[in-house]
Amino acid sequence: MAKSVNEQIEHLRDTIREHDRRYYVDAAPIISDQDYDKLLAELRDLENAHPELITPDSPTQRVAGEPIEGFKTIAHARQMYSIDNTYDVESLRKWAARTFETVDPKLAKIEEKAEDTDAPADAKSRRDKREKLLAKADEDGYPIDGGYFVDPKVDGVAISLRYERGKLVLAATRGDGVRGDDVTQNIRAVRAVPLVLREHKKYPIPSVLEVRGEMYMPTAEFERLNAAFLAADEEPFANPRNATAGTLKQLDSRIVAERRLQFMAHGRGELTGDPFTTHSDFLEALTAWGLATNPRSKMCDSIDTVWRVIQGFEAERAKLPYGVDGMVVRVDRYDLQERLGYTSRFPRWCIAYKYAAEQATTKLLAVDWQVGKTGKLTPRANMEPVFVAGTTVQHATLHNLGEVRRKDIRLGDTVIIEKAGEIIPQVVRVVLEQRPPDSKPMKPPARCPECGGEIEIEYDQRREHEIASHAAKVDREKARAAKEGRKPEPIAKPAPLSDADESGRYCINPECPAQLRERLIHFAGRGQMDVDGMGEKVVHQLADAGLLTTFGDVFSLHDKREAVLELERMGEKKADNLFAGIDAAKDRGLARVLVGLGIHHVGSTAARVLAEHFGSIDALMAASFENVAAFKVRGQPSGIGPEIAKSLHTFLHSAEGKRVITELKDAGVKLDVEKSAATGAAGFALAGKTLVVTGTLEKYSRDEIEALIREHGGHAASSVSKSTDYLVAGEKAGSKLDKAKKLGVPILNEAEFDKLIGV
DNA sequence: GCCCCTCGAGTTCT
DNA sequence: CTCGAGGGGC
Repeated sequence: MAKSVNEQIEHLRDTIREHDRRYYVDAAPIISDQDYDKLLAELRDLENAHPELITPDSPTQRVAGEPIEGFKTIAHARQMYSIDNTYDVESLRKWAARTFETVDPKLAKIEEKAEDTDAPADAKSRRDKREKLLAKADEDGYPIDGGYFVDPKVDGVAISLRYERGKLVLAATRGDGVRGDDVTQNIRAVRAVPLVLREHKKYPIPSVLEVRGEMYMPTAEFERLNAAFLAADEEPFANPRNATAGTLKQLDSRIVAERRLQFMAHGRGELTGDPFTTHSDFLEALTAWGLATNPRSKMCDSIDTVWRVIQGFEAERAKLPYGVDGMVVRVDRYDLQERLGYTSRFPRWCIAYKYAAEQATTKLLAVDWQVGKTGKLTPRANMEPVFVAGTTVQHATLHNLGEVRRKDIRLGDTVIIEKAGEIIPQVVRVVLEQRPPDSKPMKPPARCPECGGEIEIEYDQRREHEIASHAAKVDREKARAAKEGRKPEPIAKPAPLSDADESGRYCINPECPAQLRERLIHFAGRGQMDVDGMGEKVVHQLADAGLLTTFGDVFSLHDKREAVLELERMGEKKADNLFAGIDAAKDRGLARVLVGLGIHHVGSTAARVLAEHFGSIDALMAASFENVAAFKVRGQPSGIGPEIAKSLHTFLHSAEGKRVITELKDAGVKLDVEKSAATGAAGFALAGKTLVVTGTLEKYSRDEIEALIREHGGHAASSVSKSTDYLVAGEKAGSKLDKAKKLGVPILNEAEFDKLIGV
């Protein structure tokens, strides 16, 4: 008896899943919503009568459990890369040219020969051949084997879905690409995402399948939702993407279930067995398994075809039931993708063409010049508020006077603005027809608007160089002409420097209160001293009250407890939190102190390299300029060149620098390399060893494994050389693996690495 | 001297 | 997110 109920239930579940699939994947439902709801109600009744038969993957169990407290962050098994953008045909073609050069078999053959023989006679013919090939390719639109795969870039939120043995076990947002938020409970409530993959004869379901794709809200659903918000007198969402992101951040998955989010799969993460050879194969399998993919994707044999598809699609966009902000172009063949590899942020085998951003017109009311932590004066436009790409904008940076002059921006002008990458507002140009007749170019401040201090002006380096080298160029030409017995060719004298070449205007008063304030905000900020309870607002208050002028003051605030308590909205509790935050900030270690000091050109990377090499502030101060500029890290260039070295050296040996460091020392701030608590326990299994990591690892992110290497006393280098002791290779390892093999560097997989450090 | 890559710095709004 | 510039490879 129970068995037949069980069968009945299973049958109902399958039916419902099939209808979900038809609705969301095929976009072709075959029953009405009412009938669907009836089926669901029937299933629910049966399950209520037989609760022992309920399984977590039943369609009734999409919303289960209480609202959650917050989202855990989790590491992605494979990094979720973002996609590089272009906005015009030329850069799209450039990308195709680069791709072609890496991938074309004929070119590869020429290269191979080049490696085998060193005969210079051959070199020229090889170069000619190569050039001919490239010219031909350019004409043909860089055709590549397997072709380009093009599909619309849906404007939504990137999500990774992890299926184990066909069951959805984890859904995560992209986050920074390495770790994201666990939104499984919410995604389970989205009917467009199958809880169970559908079996398919041709494609056995892999034991682990990570699918990347886009969660999005169809335009109609967005409008319905906003209408409901407006009716309830609540704030509507600015755009469908915000609505999607907002929905995924709901702590109560019942709300998620009510909003009809959609999903479209377009990429892969971890995948057991790697059973596919092309992207289009993979997508076909996804569809077979019941996941939606974009039906409007196209295969193209050349970049010219790609461009035609892109242009053709622009008009189609408006007709689609969802937002599309561009087109994604991929190399279809996986082996070619592998050969192309990745930069630190993007796959090289993929690029997004973005359609022109939404623009808006508004009026420039005023420009104020803000003082940054480096003393740079930045003109900031104040405009009449205007709604663009989802938010109301009233400010935009004008960067520098050069920008203002080149675009000839004047007060009272009507300006066209858009958002770079849909985020940061920019003034594109002025509508000259609407310029008030009496307008004049604006005057830059002649003194610092905050302290009245003196100003120094910097100009575009290329232009400076052009002007400075003009005389030498003329001389060279004269000499050459004399030698060849001809009249020297006239070389045009470059125009002198003008406002339009100005790249920066700096307040050079070291005591400028605005600068001090900005530097203190930076010093206390995340990534530097990270002083809890000392945000921008509090720094302003403390500085205005005269309690804070130097970095050292931060650490003596304890002694001014009474005065601190005087501040507005500063109670005992908040003050105690602040003091605790200050104490905790003392042992962030040398690297973060260096970043916090705000020395020109010394950011997180340079600071870490310096801290690791020199070990302590004393060693750094004792080092000569040459020492700083030329040291190597395990035989590799340090990335610190003369400019950075000069900047650092100047700071450390200035009166101010010396004073700051003494203050920090006296305050008990840790000024040597931080040794995390783990180090002691971890031991030094890798002491003196240089390791290089390549490919994608399963267990660790790049940062994590590099931190581990350092924790165990090793050095994490970025490229393979003779001095490399081990290469840790993950999936999709590229040229570094080849090089390591060539040089006979021992290659470790992840498990072997774990063993080495004794995990 | 010309690329390519990475880093630093400045930036808006919710 | 994007620009500009430093660093380094060829």
